[in-house]
Amino acid sequence: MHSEVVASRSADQRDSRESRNGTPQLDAVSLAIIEQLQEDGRRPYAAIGKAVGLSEAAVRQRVQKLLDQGVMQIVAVTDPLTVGFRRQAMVGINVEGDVESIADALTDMSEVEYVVMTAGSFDILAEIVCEDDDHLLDVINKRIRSLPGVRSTESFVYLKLKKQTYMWGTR
Amino acid sequence: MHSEVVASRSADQRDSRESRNGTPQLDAVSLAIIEQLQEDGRRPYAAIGKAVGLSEAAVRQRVQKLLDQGVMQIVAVTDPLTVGFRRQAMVGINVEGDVESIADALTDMSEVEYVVMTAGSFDILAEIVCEDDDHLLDVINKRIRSLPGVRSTESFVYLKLKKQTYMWGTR
DNA sequence: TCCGACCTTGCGGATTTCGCAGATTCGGCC
DNA sequence: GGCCGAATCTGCGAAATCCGCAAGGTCGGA
Repeated sequence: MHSEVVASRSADQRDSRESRNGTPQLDAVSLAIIEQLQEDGRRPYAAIGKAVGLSEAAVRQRVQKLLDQGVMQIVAVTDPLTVGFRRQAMVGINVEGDVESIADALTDMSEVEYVVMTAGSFDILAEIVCEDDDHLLDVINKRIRSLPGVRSTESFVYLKLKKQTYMWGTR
Repeated sequence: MHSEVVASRSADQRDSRESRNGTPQLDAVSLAIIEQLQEDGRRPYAAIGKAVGLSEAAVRQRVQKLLDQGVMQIVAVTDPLTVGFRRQAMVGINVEGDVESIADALTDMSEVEYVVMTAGSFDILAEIVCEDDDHLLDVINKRIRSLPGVRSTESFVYLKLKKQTYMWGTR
């Protein structure tokens, strides 16, 4: 799933420097391009180039590279509630044994929208998006708690989503 | 000539009406358009039209309306860690008194990326995005814990982001 | 000095976007 | 049923954008 970084990377690709975890290092210009696309994901390359001081072709290449590397993706985001998913919850999970393998198992579930390994009284936090209460109950009780290595879970059902931003760097 | 999947438009529901909470009601075609744009936010209108059985112009109008209504937004999303924000945390908060006013105060903080009111042992969950440990410590201890009405907080510092999807409806 | 990575400029052609006018459909109303 | 207004869809040019490609320039590292 994260293989795209190393995938078709024969000789033409050039990440000058990578930090040791494999994530490419971004310069100020790429940052500025990302900011432009965070404001409007369909903004034309020429307009972005004017804003960041690059030619249209250069912007096009950088955007393509950022997408190929998986640094960013350009997508439509919605409020799940308006699209018909009425129940959401954050689930805190405690694990005995290999945390990462549990996290991988959660990642494979389509109802799980967000998985992060944390320090603190939970090992993993996972966000779940479901259509109704039955569906949510099924995912938590049947699918998650039954994973071998899951010691305990605690659920926080969403009552109201107050804020949801995608504008890192724009501040 | 175009007898596609969405053929039978006779009893089709094209209501642009609103359900009682003010959020517009989406029909199957708009759903399909959103799904297309969740896969690729820059997909051309003609390609979307071919996929959902509409003309290019019709797709364009519907997309524009969805954007105007705020049902969806087309943006670039990134992994904050690769964009220079090295410290993230989820903070569970317990409140005495009015929960919503505390949630509003959190919403106004630029470092707070995500705010949701929940049922369970926390009243509010808030995701924080910071540049370093000092910044994170400052936000949690100085800014959040000092809000009048905040009874207690518990922090979960992110170690590794495993999954981040924006594909509701695509399954 | 050579080479690789990257940017720029320029160029056409294919594709896409955009605005608008004319159909078509829907829902309400008599 | 029949009529009307609003919303929606379609078709179609014109303008803008995308996309690949080539030649040349710059910079820094081996």
